Amino acid sequence: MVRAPCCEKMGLKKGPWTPEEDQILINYIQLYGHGNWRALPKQAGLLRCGKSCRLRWINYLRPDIKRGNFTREEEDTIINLHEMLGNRWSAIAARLPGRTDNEIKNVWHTHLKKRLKQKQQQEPVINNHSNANHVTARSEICSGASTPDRQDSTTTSSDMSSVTSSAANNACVKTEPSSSENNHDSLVEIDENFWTEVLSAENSGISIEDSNDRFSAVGGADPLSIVEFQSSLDAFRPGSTLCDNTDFWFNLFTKAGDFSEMLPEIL
DNA sequence: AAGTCGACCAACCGCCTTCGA
DNA sequence: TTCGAAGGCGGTTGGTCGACT
Repeated sequence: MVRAPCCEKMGLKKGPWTPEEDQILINYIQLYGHGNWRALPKQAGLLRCGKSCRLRWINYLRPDIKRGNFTREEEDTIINLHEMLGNRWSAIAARLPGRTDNEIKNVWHTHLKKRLKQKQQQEPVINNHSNANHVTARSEICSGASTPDRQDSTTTSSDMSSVTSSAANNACVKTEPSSSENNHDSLVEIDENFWTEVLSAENSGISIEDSNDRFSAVGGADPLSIVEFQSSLDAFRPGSTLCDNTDFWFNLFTKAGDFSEMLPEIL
């Protein structure tokens, strides 16, 4: 069964938004919110489809949008997160306040991909022995992930959000300030709240289920796929407080079955 | 001055997931 | 359990603008 288009094309406007349309959308959302995007344009008096309104609001009109060029720190963060997450622009955007997935995607394709390529050409030896090694090891460990982009189509954005939210809702992944070009330090470190939460969850009887290859961790949190879970952990270098509680992680991974080989890598 | 090309970015498209009836 | 509606996401397109010839 072929799905109907998101909006009837008849009579609906496409293309760039005018300032008037923007103002109508802003006024409406400020007054009534955006509970139902589909119904919004009709109620607001806009000749646009709901999707278009949503996109315009999310990417341009939202009050907390940060406009302007990306800082070097933001670009480094994107590069690091992209190495970790692949083309999951919304997951990357979630870690860059005020930036949208669309904007990040654009900046990646226009600037960062080029920059990374140049860097790799300039430093092939260094890359082979530092970051590249790390990436390779990570890719090999992610046995289920065959392609760098969209590692598995079954993984959803909610999975990704659970990377940060399941073990600890306030876990904060951040990049260290890059102090050197050989970016040993550009790998992520984690907010210590993350481990505090994880450890307290363990002490209070964390529930780990490996059915369907998913962990259900810390009551009420979204399930987390093994690959995602591994990805999130693998981003954290040895030396963090993770190492203080190896038994917990060992149990977690051995229960899952497939990850014993990566324990030396993580621990 | 006119034409061409590439960079940039806003917006669209189609697919997937989630949710509720 | 099934199905359709809606939301969300990543890939792609197309218009605009500036640099260059």
